[in-house]
Amino acid sequence: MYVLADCNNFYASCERVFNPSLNGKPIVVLSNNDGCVIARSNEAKVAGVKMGAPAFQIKELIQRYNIQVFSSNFILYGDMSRRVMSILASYTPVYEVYSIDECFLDLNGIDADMREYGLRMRTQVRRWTGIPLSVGVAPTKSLAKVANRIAKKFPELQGVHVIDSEEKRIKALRWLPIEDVWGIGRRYARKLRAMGVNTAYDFTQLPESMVRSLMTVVGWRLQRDLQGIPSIEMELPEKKDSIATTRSFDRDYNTFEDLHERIATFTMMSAEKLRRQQSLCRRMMLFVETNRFNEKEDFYSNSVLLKLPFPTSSSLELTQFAVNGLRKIYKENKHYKRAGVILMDFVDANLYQPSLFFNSNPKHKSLMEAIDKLNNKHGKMIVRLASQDELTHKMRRLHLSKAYTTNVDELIEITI
DNA sequence: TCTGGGGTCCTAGGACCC
DNA sequence: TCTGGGGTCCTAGGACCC
Repeated sequence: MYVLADCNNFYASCERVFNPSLNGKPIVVLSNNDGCVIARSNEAKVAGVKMGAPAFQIKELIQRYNIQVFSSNFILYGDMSRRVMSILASYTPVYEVYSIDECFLDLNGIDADMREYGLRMRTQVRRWTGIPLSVGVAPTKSLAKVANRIAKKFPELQGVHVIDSEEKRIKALRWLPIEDVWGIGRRYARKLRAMGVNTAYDFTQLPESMVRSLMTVVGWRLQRDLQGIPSIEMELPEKKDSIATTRSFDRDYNTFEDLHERIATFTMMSAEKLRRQQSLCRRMMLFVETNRFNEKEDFYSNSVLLKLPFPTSSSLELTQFAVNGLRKIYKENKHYKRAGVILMDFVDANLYQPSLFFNSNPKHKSLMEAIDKLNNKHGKMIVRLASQDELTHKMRRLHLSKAYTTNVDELIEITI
């Protein structure tokens, strides 16, 4: 059996843990720059706030329902996530942290009453972290996803649902609309609906050849998985295949110098993650784009893929390459709104054999270690390259909560 | 005025090699 | 000059996830 454990309204729940007066009240959490909604409490969902809605479009709802608004506090959410995951990890040796708020557990070989096991998980996570959890248990990963959805939907289940019979499997799949199936996005849902496939169950009944030709082997695996035959494997890699840092800006950026500074900073942020997983990268991509919603200016977006002459994780070297790349895609007289740096094509730093001719500068290694140490200690970047007027591109975060768990100066205070 | 920031997997087609 | 099968690598693009 597999479990999908999923934190309910995770970001909103994190905010509540440290501010219990928010219980029962509608909450939304906004993306970087307070741009759009990325999390909602149940009350906010009921009030009609849509996922991804731009903040300026829901002003009226916020007023009307007195919705509490938060800027995203990823340092807090990341730390809470690690706490939740480490509790879940104690329930089985084989688990997959699927996202910041979800975890698959492989319970094969574990002899327990599954419902009871799930209830225990939920209670422990709630007690130790304050985060509400839903647990779905089923013979495959995609069915565990379905079970989780049911656990969330029906309060009488107390947050745990187990699919352990054919009757329950079929009942669940008949209940689930096709567009809510894990792995079926908007594109496929529309095509399937047109073919008369309205529920997850209908999908499992389609001829295999049809599924394969429409959705490749990915769809076929999903179909088998939903039929109860485990076909989607647990993924256990810690190391990422690519690392990206991309941001929208708080204002329009015009000059090369402006973009240069942003790209240099994004490169350093990515390089730091790269070093943390002990990889070197062989390629990097960067992109810039103007505001796609601005009707007065033609949308401009361009990217460049750079093959590096040698694998490296040095911020200095990567920044140099990035800036050269930026020269190729920068155009004057544009109002840039977004840019990003993506590192890819990694090799293991410990296994890599330097080449005879072109190599990363070995002196950079200890320099980078020193920088990483300093930055880690303070929880933010205090050592930077090409650092200019940092204040001018601060993120807009008007509703930021505190770093309750990672900064001693912001610990929660209890007055008796 | 104001519209996120990450990721993964698969396929097809072209270049190139033996 | 033309003919052939089989392989790998790379790239772009499309689909999806939270």
